[in-house]
Amino acid sequence: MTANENDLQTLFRFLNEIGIVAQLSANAFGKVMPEGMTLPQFVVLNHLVRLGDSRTPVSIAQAMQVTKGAMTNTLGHLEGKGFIAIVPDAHDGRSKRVSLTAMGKAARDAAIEALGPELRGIAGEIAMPGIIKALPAVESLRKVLDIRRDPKS
Amino acid sequence: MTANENDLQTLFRFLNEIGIVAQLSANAFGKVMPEGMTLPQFVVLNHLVRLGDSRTPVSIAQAMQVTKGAMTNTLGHLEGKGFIAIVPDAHDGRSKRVSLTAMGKAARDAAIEALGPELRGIAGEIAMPGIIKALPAVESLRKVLDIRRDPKS
DNA sequence: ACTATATAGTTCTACATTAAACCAAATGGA
DNA sequence: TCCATTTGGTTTAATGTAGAACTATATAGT
Repeated sequence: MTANENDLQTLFRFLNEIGIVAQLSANAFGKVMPEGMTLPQFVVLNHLVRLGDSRTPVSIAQAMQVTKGAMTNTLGHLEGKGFIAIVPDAHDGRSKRVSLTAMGKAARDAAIEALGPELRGIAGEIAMPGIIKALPAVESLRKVLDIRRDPKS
Repeated sequence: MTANENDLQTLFRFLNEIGIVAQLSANAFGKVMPEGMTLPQFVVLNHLVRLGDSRTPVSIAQAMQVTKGAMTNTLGHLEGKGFIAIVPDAHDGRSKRVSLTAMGKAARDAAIEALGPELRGIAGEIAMPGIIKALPAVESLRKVLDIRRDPKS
């Protein structure tokens, strides 16, 4: 599977477009989010809802591909608002456990609610079958980049 | 074309994946770039090569979807390194014109060169036909988000 | 047991970005 | 012509992130 010049051009454009879409969608998210809820905060809350409580900060950082330092920052904000509880891990003195509070769950639900109209608007203006078909390609690209970044992940 | 609940889920996941891919690829770019060349700087240089010289700062900012302030910053760096020349627009006292210098062109070519192996590596580890088929979906998503952000664009 | 190494988390510095306020020049309508 | 509005660009403050240095605890090999 040797890559030809055309493939490289396409891949380059693909990553370029993805960068811009990411920037545009982050902005759009920010505009509809309830006051004070930032995208990284929301993503963490959503992660906890989907994958369950009692995650460690590092595992969350890896899942969303940010540094530990960035996660310390985000978790600090969420804890300050009472959206999560952070407790020491009983079995590992180095580690901590992050869990959602009722307020955090409510805040996440409110954010999802606020996101609805925007998502519906986008979905209504785009050819969704194409998006559905494209999703696996983006996912596999994510996996490849992930592994290249840290081969032992 | 009413969006059902499944479409919203898919769109949400799609944007999520795109955000992470953007972050991963920005990091990967940063690692292979020649010393001092940042991703935004490279994107601007590349934009000038592809779309031609004599662009205005605002048009570049719009093309890559960053604020005018961010562009002022990036262009300042590029000018400081001698990669671009910025001159007042003769026909519009408010405006400026940005053009590549020989050094800027060389720096862009060197960056492209440095990017090659990384792109080749990725292209070799991924199913490129899927990427090629997915590109139009990402592009149309970009257009939709673009228009929703500023309907008169 | 001991030592080297790996891992969890925090802190600090540097930097790119947004949003908003601001200035200057152009545009369009009364 | 004059005034209101728009547009190009800069600047400032606030924020999120990466990267590196650091502490503390766990793990593995000898």
